[in-house]
Amino acid sequence: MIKVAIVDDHKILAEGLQGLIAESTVATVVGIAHNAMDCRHSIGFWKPDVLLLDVGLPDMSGIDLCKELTTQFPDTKVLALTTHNEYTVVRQMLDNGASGYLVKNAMTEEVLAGIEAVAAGKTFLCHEIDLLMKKPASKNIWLSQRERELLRLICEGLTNGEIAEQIFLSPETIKGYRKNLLLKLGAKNTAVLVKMAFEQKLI
Amino acid sequence: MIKVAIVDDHKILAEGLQGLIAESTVATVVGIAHNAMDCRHSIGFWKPDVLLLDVGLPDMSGIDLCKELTTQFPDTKVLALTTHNEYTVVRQMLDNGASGYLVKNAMTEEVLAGIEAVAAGKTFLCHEIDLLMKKPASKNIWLSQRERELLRLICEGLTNGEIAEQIFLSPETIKGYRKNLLLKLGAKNTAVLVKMAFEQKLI
DNA sequence: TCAAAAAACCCCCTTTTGGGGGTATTATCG
DNA sequence: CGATAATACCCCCAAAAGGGGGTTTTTTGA
Repeated sequence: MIKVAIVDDHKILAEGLQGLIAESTVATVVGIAHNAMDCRHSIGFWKPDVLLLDVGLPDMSGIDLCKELTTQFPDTKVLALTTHNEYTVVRQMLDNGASGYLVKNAMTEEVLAGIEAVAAGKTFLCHEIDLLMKKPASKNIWLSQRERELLRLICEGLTNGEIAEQIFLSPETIKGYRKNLLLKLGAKNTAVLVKMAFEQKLI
Repeated sequence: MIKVAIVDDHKILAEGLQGLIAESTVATVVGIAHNAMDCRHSIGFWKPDVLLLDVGLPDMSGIDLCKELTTQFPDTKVLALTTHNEYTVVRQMLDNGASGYLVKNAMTEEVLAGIEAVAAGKTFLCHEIDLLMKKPASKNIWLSQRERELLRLICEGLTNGEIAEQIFLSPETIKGYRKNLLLKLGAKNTAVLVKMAFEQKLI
């Protein structure tokens, strides 16, 4: 029997999942947490084989929590369960050690299939995400660390001069990054840049 | 027994809700739809007293669907059930005829309380939303139709000149609206304007 | 180990935005 | 009936962004 723990602040969903898994014969729910802190405190007792992890937790980013947990508890496989179907989010979760990725509007069957797959050491992507990750790289935007940082500061409304001051670079350098971001994302101007940052969760 | 229908594309959540309601003695689930079209086709047969309606449907905005349904089926009370806790979304739902509003991370007890309340003709807001709506008006931003339209076009990356062409107004007028939006939202520049539009779901 | 990507820097010039000041007309609501 | 909000319009000038062209060094992956 696969031991599963659930971390999701949507209590109704967590209860629904628990029922779903309890009815199946492949897995059993050993714990539920509604935020990152509770999860951190309890995971040592639960010792789950699979952790169903939401990305949008109230107290911290599921992306960062995933990295922390897969490092500290390498025996627990993380299966992301989120509403986000953006390339950047999926890639960051997988880079941070997640073994699988489910979107919340996936079929209920996919949840159990995912649990079994990651428990067996495989990686599992639900259908929608599988298609997303297979798209030609040209369509899926990936920014470097620095570019992401610049984009974050641009979204905050800082001018080139202000950004330069804050991160100790020349305003000309910032201008260069800005131009490159416009080019890379195919954005016409700052407004579109910010729009894309939000729509594609680039920041 | 209150007849409840559920419209939500998160199938796991819908199943969880169904179980929750079925276990209670106050209500019974008469139908489930995963998108707006299915809901439209079935609601006439279901004739539910209460419709649990998600705002983020795949095929159309729950805000628009709410208006349509409350006009066509005034006997069915709409209880919004969403992840959004933004003033603009809540206000638009209530303006469009919703009788209540629940956020998805609300306690499961609130779901049943909400169903009973709206079925009895009362309005029901979950705790978090109740607090939000009671905040001083100064903190909750509300834009006029025109301002919302302008903001939408600004987010698309159109310049004042382009917007003027598109909606047949003088570029100077557009400039005036833009300045007013910056003032009204307390935004420093276009980047912040776009950020706020997304964060507060103003568009 | 070698090519690519990332990171940092620079100049010129045009377009767009932002900040300041306004005005007038038409709803709409108490 | 009168205040308030929404809509639409105008000028001046400074600041910032955008478009074009570049260079160098370091890091990293195949």
